[in-house]
Amino acid sequence: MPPVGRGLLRQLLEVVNRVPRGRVVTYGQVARMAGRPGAARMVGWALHSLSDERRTPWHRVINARGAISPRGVGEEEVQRLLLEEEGVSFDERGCIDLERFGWDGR
DNA sequence: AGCATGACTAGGC
DNA sequence: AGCCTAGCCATGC
Repeated sequence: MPPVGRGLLRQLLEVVNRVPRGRVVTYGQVARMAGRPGAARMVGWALHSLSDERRTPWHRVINARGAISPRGVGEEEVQRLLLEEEGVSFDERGCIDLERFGWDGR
């Protein structure tokens, strides 16, 4: 498993920390906004290494399809719940409308 | 330096 | 419309 370097980790979290309530961003977006286009896969690991970080809204990061990326069993449901609490809605297939809830950095 | 590893993606079929 | 494949980046061995 590729541990994320400290510097990169900081840059990525800086972006994620800016995502407002009720909005979501994709992994690729975060990478781009952090000045590391293409490093989408690293974003997931950055968040993975958080574990107990409460300051970072890790749940507002989803994949390009607008869905929650599968990982440990049960974790997805937690993320979905947190998002729904903020007013983000899912369609019948479990996807979020990025046109409505996507955050473009402004 | 080469290879494996992933909460990813875009492009083909 | 799904599933598969091949690129993708950063880090460790």
